[in-house]
Amino acid sequence: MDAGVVRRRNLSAVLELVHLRRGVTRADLTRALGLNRSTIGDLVAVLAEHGWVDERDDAPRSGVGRPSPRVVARDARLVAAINPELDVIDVALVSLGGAIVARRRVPLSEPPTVAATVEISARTVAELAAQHPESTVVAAGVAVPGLVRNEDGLVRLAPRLGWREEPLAAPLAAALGIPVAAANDAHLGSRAEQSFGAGQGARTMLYLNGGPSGIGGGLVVDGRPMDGAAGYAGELGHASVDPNGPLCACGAIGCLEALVPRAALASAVGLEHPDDDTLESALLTAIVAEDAGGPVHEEVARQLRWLAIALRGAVNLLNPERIVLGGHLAALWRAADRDQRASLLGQALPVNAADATVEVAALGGQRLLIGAAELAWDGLIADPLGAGESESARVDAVPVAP
Amino acid sequence: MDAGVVRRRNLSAVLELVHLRRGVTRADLTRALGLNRSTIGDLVAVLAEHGWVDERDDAPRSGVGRPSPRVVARDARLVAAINPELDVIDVALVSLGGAIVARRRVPLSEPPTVAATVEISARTVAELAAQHPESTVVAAGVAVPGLVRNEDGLVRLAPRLGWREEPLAAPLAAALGIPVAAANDAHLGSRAEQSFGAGQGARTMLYLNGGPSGIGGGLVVDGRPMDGAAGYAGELGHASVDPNGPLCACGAIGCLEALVPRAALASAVGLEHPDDDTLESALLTAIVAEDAGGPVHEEVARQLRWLAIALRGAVNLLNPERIVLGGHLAALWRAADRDQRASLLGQALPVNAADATVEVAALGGQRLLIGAAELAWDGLIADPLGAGESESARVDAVPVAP
DNA sequence: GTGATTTGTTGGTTCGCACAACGTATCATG
DNA sequence: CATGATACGTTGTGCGAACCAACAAATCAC
Repeated sequence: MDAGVVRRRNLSAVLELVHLRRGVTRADLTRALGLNRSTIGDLVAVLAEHGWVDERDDAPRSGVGRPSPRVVARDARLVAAINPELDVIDVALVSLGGAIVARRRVPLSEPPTVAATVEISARTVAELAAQHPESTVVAAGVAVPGLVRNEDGLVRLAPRLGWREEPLAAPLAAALGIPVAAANDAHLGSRAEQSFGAGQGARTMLYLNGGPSGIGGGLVVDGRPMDGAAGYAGELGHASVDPNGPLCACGAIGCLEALVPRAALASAVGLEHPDDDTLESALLTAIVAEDAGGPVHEEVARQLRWLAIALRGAVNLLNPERIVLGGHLAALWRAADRDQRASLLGQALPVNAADATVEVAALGGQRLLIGAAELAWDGLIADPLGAGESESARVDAVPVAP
Repeated sequence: MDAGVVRRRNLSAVLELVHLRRGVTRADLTRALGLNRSTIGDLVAVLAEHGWVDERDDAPRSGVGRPSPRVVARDARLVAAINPELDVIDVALVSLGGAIVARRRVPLSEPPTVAATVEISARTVAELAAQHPESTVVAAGVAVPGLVRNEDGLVRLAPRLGWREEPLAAPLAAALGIPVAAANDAHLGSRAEQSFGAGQGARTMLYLNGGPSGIGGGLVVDGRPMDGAAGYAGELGHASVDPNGPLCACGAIGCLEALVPRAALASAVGLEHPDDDTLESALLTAIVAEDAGGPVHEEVARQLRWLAIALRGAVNLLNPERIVLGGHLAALWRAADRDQRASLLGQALPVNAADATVEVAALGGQRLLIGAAELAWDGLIADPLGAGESESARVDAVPVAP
């Protein structure tokens, strides 16, 4: 019943630091974990023995004293990250440390069904894995543009793909033969930014992403991703900002995402379906070129006003230490002038706003894949020796009843 | 450096269960903690040795097998709970297990200053303690109607009392000679309901209280109270519900608490400053007596509509498993008919609302004192043998520079 | 009463971390 | 370039704390 709870925790903590910091010296580990040098040596040796890490003597010289070897992840194990979208299925292999070592974007002629997603993902993962014969793909994570039940990775609703109550993690686990976890794409964007991007180090964070299908988000509370009761937390896109506003697709009135649509911003600068970078640079160009008071300025100002109202509620409720904006909300922030930036949190209670800094998401087009990989790594980092009991949030590759 | 981290965690876990469940059998403890019978026996013995618990043979017979002794808190240690208000300072001594063993409400002729609060509290705690010579008062907690910085218990703003940037925990600790922690009253209401009231067992909870000075709240995330970066989380009262609404005292427009004031509900039933019970019974009486469409019905319906808008945002953001309403919001819920109750979460995304149940706060007029006691117990339960380092969220009774 | 069941108790075992002493590699200094 | 200071890795030992197995005790069912 025990199986070394303490040992598991410590091994996990070491491996997590190696993962998040992309390599640390043993001396760093002793300081960060407060364990004895000899204990750290032992823990690292165990992880090395089990194929997780290597030790190298390339540590940057830090001063007097005997140099400490750097502990780095061994790339013998990889995870697969999968992001099905309207016109593409994005697949990658990701190493411990969050580096994408292989990626393939499989174009689609029509929105994929779940069956097609499973089939294409499994094939593509196999192809990418074949290019890396020295490594094993040990788990997979899926970023879904929709609401996903965290318990079993079932897609409750993905309007963009036309999915509804579709099991996803289970069939994919069966097809791949490895554990698979699935979650909402904005949640995973949040996780990626928390681990390797603009959210690093924040103990309380609100991540908000403006995508083509709406505004999604993710929360970090006490340094850990916050999912809510069943996995649907973070949906600030459907907060009310105007009770006299337009009807939203969700059935409610005056939702944030109905009043701050990506499409309106894109069309203001004359684009149809721009990606994040294109939208942002077009917007910045237009803002400079256009006179103050012009239509682009107007649209930016309008969207920022509504965003400020929604953020007021979230900031007052959460008292976050960081707010990370992605997608077209990042573009908005970049396009905003000093006064507009200041007023974004200006409606929140002063004490609540005082603790919060606004940042722009840092990981660009790799964000969702890195986040999906984080999800996949979860169970492995939590129990590196794999001796523990099965993880509840993870669907194992047991044969699934049809 | 170590000092038995594991031991401390386990002792703390045992004591926490004894506290929350107000006594458990040793057999229960083994099941709840997954530790060996002999280990539990040892842990309980250590706690008994240090004066925390007693063992009794009065366990309700539960079936075959040797009966397990009940482990209960010994009342040798008490904490003080303090709640300064406009016209009264409410002081109590609370036992482990959350029972109020002594209470005194000291009436005031005018709103208290911090100095007066410290003086009156210290005197009253001493008087109550004198009535219980067999017990020691080991810590204190203060519930403040305002924003309190959790780091050091400094009151940033308590409009109702006219306090602004006033250190409170530190001078009170100096006066009482014991560690003192302070927090927002709604936070502590939330903690009380979580531990012993309508929030028991919920891993994700939103607590909302409608009081005379506005609408405050508290959050529980992952089974633990959520404070935010500096202690100001939970202020849903200042979420925007109507961008064309009235100006709130906070400076923003259309805040929930400006549109759902307790005073309006009270005056609808012809009362001036009713307490919670009076307001609720008057409201229920009026609802029955009045025709549908009458002014009381109207006010209830109006407030519920605004509340639903604010809850939409919070429920979509948090995906809570439970929502607990206190104060006049509890009265509103009691007065609501079936359709109104259903529509309270009706605007939230169906998946998010599906996980949430609405409950009415259970602890009545003892809530704030019990919550303040929970805060006081925190550090002690976390480290029953007192061997650990100082708790950062707690101000120790060291002399404070003036 | 007798057996089944559940739990407390006791002594021995194991796991895992700390600690101290020592070996080793670098930097600073003359 | 030798020496000391500093920081770190390595090794063997000790100990805290949990587990385990065997036994004793208290209840229920028949």
